[in-house]
Amino acid sequence: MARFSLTTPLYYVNARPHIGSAYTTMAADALARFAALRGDAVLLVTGTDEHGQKIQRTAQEQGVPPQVHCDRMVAEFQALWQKLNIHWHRFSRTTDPRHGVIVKEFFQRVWDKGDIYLHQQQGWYCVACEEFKDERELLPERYCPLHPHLQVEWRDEPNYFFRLSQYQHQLEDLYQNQPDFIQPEARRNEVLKFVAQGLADFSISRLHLDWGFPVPVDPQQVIYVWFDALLGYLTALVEPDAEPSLAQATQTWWPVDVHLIGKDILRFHAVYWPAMLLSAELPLPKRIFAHGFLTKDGQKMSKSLGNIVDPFHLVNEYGSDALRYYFLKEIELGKDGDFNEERFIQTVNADLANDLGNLLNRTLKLVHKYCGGCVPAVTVPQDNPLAVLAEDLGVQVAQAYRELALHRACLLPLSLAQRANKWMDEQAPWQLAKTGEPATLAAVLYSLLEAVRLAAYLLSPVIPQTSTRIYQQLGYPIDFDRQPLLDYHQQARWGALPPGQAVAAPEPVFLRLGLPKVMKS
RNA sequence: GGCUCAGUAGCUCAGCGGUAGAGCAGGGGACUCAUAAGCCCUUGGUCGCGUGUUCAAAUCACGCCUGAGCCA
Repeated sequence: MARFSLTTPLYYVNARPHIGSAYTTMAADALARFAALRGDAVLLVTGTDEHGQKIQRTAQEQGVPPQVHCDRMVAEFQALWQKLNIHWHRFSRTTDPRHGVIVKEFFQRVWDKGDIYLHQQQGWYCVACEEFKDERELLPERYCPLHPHLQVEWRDEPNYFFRLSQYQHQLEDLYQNQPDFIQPEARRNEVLKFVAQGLADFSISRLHLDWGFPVPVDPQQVIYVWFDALLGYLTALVEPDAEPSLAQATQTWWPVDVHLIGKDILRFHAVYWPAMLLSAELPLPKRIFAHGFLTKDGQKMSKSLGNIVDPFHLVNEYGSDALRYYFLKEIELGKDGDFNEERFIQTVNADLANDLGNLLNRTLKLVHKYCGGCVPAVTVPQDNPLAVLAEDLGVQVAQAYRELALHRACLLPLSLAQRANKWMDEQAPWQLAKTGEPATLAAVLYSLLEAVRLAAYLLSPVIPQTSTRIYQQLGYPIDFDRQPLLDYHQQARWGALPPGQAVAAPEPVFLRLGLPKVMKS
């Protein structure tokens, strides 16, 4: 059996989950579900990154110990993932003691390799970035350009450094030999440019901080949050009942097929992380895919603009299928995308309620009226336009998923539903019933049912609840949120619907969304 | 300052040398199986700006402008 493993980032728990994290996680979940649909053994890893000064200070401000703060945030993340119908297999927390074991072993390996050394570092430090900043990139009065409300702090301390510079050529070879290691192309170009300029060693420890794992060779220091966080991907792969070790972690699911990330953390994943793994002599992940950023009504989201989109609010208001569909179909993964509530509602209504849902509804009504509520037993002609369109739809959708082209993976099945609506009007089965052509009528209705079925099946990784309702109305006792137990190669093709199967009474599978009150007026 | 990506109908985008396309939204119509859905027709664009190459440019080259981003 083929294996497919992928990760979302381990989200930083300094705040409640935002729409960007939700976007990544929805995309990852759809990818994982599709792999599972095809029968692969799948492991979807998500989790949280909980160390670092910023967390320590946030907790302090709230007057709670850091661990309590982290536990609270983790509960929020998990609650949101549940609401969004995310099926994760491992939730990796960097404060897990098991993670400490992995970090220690990894550090030791890199240390033994001679890739870690002590060096006095001084400069301006941004606590929010957890990074040293060049004086000239600072705003007036030494505010961080990325965190304009925060002043940087002067630091002069010995830190442990990782010899990133040693790995420049190996990294360049990697990018060269494996052109799809970093995707999309534009992001790859950025990394190539960055690496070509020469790589500086980076510090992997911090002094005067106790929220983190101690440096094994120097307990005065704490391991830098990013070094720690990236290793969380490995810890996640340790079997739950096994003793944590790198050997264990890399036994089954490593290397992962995809690290799905936002473009803001590309450098850590495409440069630092592979270098760390090279140093530790571990295999590299197969692919890093960086998606774009979301805007709200064409504008950057920010607290000062007050236009932050709250994922909890959206999912409570509209449900998970609608959100998943909008974000995955309307925005090309890898490009920036916009959330506009009106466009969201229009899209979802047009596609899911009108084109797909209503197609099932109108067809079922006729099946009950003219075929006794059973899938008609007929032979559909080879040249049936729906059958022709469906011919290699499963293959095309699989290809789209392979490329992480989720928007195409949505568009393809939808186009079948759209063609089916058109064809239904052309055939006018209600007329066929009147003029007495039962064979033709049966073939038309069968084709329509089959078109909805296939579209629903191929869309199920994105809209599992809607697909489940469609399948159940078609007479299948299955739930895409549980093990579907259906053979992909059979279900992803035209003609899987068994003749004679009793169908349910038509019931809207996706209710049209209304505009929120504020927008109606 | 260097580099990357983008700028095409109200919105989201495709086209990437032969005088503009799709979906959604808007307008009209015929139908009736349907979640006032679907179907048909339709309004709508000096293809960011300028110069050049070419018989011919949204499509190539150069310059500029705007936006997003990477680096310094």
